[in-house]
Amino acid sequence: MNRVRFAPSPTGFLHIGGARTYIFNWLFARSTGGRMVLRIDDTDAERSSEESLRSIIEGLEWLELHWDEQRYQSKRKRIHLEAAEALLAKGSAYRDFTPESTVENTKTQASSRTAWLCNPGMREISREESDRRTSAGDPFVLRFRVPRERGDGVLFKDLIFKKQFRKFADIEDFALVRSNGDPTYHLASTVDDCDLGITHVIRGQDHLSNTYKHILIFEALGRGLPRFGHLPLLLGPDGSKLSKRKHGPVVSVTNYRDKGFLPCAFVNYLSLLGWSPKDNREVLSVDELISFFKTDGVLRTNAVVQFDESSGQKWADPKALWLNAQHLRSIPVEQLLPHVETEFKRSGWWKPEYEAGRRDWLIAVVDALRSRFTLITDFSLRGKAYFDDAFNLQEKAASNIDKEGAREGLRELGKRLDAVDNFSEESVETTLRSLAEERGVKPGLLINGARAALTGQSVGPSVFKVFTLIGRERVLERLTGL
RNA sequence: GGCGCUAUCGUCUAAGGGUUAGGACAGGGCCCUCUCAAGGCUCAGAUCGGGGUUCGAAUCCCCGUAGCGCUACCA
Repeated sequence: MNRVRFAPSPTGFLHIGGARTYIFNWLFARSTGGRMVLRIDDTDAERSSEESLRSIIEGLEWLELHWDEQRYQSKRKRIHLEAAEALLAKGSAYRDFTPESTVENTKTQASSRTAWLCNPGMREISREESDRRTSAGDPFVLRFRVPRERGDGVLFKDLIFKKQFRKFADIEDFALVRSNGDPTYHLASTVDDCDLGITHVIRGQDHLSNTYKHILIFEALGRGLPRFGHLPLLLGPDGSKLSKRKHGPVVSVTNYRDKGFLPCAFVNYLSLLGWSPKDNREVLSVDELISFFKTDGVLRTNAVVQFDESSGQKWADPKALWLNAQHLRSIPVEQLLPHVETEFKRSGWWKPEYEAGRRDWLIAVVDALRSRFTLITDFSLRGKAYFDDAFNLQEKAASNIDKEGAREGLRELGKRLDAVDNFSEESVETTLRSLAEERGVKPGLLINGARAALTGQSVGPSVFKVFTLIGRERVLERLTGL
């Protein structure tokens, strides 16, 4: 059975690049009957925080794509260090006693003519001397001994980037254990992938060149290799890798939740970055994504997430917004309702009777409104008149009531509707149209005026629908009170 | 600097030797209409540059260029 993992490090909020990696892993797992492991890569104690961890879990939970197992890398330190011991014993790793202060020099060296491969003299230290210096308390970093004497290199076939090869001569002796005794990412990640039985490592392309190192560790450990698949990166509108610091809250997953995105729409949007079902379909449910997803359909080119922070209208990619609107109007209302409920509880509009007695009414209102909304928050922002008598009359709407003959006509309409036995879309329309004819005005005058009087807005659903949604009693109040 | 990866409309993408280079978002216009959306129709808009290979190249090869990644005792 396939086992995949998503391994965020809790050193920041979950950003959309991470979410996309999670989604692709999840889609792969679900489409192949595999399992999804969430592994928290918290080996960097100084930079990891509880708050980041919470935010990541929160973001992932919101996606509604659930994982099957959860692990913490920090709890597995012993296993990592045992592996390090084994590598040292085998001669696949060696202790490097170069003082940490020279790290800066190493970095500047890296930008000079030749690439840095190892610190001078350290590979050659005998095991006896190495042990002696260790017992004497000399600090060291444990490095992998890249078998450069073998001459060839590491070859693997990436699920997405296909054949990849790198000469040993181009791989530096990377660190496995820091001088403070903590395993590095390379060691911990690889050992965990072995130990947790991960069969497919699907991650960002920024790890493509790390993969050679990981394969070296797998082989030195005598373990079988998982398959690797590297995803193209997500870039900001300026072409640089997406980052919170540079691009702001638009990269944070919880931001999309808070602004009113539907998880299924967000997942749909992200899945279309670097992948497509190749048949021109764009609006896809999670089930459809599962059935169409294949790693060999994934592109190798980075995708730009389009947004303009300076414009309030374009805080997110317009296509993401469009997809959300599409999902908003096409998913079953029952599926939409919980999100509206969450939104109303947040805005304080939720009433207990929506649970049962007024549930059908709520469904009818939501259904009538949703085709002209983009985000779930629009229900609070633009739907007030349906749920509360204290709504504002917009300027444009007010002008529709102030039009010549409108106010009187609407009051009269109120009186006539009071006398109507059967209050329905049809009866209201008949009454309104005949009244307009009698008074010699265009029906539009009363129609637009009624919308304004009933909803406070100049835009909205079909006005006759609005009459029945608002209900006879409140309609009469709002018309006669003009 | 070294080592890689990538390159189709503004953006997301389709076309993996033969198409008027297709679709979607965004933009323009028209239709529908009680408003606003939705929907329908429509316009504009791309193969990074240069060389090969081939009867034929967006597609294969090479060279440039650009972008990105890695080059940490970060992940």
